[in-house]
Amino acid sequence: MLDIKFIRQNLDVVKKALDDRDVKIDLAALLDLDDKRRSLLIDIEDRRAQRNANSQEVGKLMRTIGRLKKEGEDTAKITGDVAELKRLTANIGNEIELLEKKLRPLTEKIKAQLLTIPNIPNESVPIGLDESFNQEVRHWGEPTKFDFEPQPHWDLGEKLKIFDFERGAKIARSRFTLYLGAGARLERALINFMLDTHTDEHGYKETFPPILANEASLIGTGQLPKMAEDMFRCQDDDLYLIPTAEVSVTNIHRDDILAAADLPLKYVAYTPCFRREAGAHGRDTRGLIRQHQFNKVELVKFTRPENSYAEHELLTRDAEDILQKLGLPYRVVILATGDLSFAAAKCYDLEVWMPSSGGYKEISSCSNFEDFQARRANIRWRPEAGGKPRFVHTINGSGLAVGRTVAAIVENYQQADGTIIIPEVLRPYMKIDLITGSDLQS
RNA sequence: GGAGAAGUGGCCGAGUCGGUUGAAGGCGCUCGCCUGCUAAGCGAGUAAGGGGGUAUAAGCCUCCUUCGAGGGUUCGAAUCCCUCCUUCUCCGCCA
Repeated sequence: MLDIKFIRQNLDVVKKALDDRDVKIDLAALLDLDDKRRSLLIDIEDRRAQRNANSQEVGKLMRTIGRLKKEGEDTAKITGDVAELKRLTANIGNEIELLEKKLRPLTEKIKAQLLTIPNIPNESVPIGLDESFNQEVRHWGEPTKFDFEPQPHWDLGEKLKIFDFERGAKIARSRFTLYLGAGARLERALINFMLDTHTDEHGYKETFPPILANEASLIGTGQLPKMAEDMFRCQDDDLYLIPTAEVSVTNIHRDDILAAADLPLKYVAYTPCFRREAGAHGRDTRGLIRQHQFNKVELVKFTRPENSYAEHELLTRDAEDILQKLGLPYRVVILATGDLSFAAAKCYDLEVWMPSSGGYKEISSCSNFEDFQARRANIRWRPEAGGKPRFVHTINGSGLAVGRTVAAIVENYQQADGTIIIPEVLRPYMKIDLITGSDLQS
């Protein structure tokens, strides 16, 4: 969420940001509402000040009456004054009530509009209205070469009986997959490998948060109100299945004031993630790429504003390290303004090489949200000097999406006979070094 | 699910026959003093959000709101009433 004061004072900056994102919002109307709200507020506050003063006066007079009675003096005159003052003040109260009735819808309307305004892209973000303006920043490794025709992971996996898409659909519906034998173990091995690496080598604190989240949490990270149709909702309980651990982990500190000495806070969480994929009909219909339920290991940082861009680079490197350790070729892409997600000010996508499509596929998205989420979720920190609390900056990224990593390993490590070599770093977790289709009761 | 208790500032914790209580006290923190260093001690300061004025780097003045959330009673509510949420204890149920 942007600060209404910031919008008022930096209208050109906000306008340009919306243009660069190709988002249309009537800022003039919003500021007009804000003007109306503030002038109404002045009216109300003046009256409230008057009412408070009168009430204090009543209090004083009441005490005087008490004293006079004790002394046996006459209180008729002063009692009359009190009654008159009460009548006057009750009238002011009625006026306040009327004005407040006007104020409430204004305030709600402004808040609702503010919640739909996306973040302002950082100046280092390339300007362009769609993904064709994204730019490769760097790449690691080269596309895997085969001396045979490589197969897509869904064919390999079904032959090896490590993925069963039909039974996944039978149990739930399409875009759900049943993992079996070495496939299930590969998923689990990757989760453990990623968590171990991020905790032991990169210094993140491991968490395992709730996978259902309430409305306030989803507003905090920016999924609500705009992306409601992309989430699974438990209607009876007013809870949502999280689309990413970012929601749960960022909200750990909703309404907190963090100590300066504790920053940056670094968390890693493994969670299942759930997405309805509304509007994605026909895209990535085969295989593990686009599922309603998938596992992800997520990195989240809370930082001081002045460090957030450096920390964003480091977090991206932490995610890349997983791909490098797994020996998977990838590239890093900076998203253009038009492709940037709602809450992000800057985002790098990590894209892994997928032989089946002969291209790179997104496997991680590392974003700096600056204070956009912190303002929504009210996450602040107090500088050492003991000054006013300020909003933190939040950063997060996948480290990595597990299902897509499984797909990438199966495709990049396949052999001509359809077996899959297990990357070196996963062997301690897998306890085998080759998936043959007959291992692990598969 | 049933019965009971409780929710106050960064933290702990006072505060009901409603009226200078935005809130005693303590801890923590900041600044200063003291001491060879540290510790202890002494003094002062220290909630957040918002509006207006002035200055515009900070700042200063003033008003409003906020004692779990929302509503009600009242001239006036942390304090009384209602609803909800959360936590704790006991019972039931359960992995």
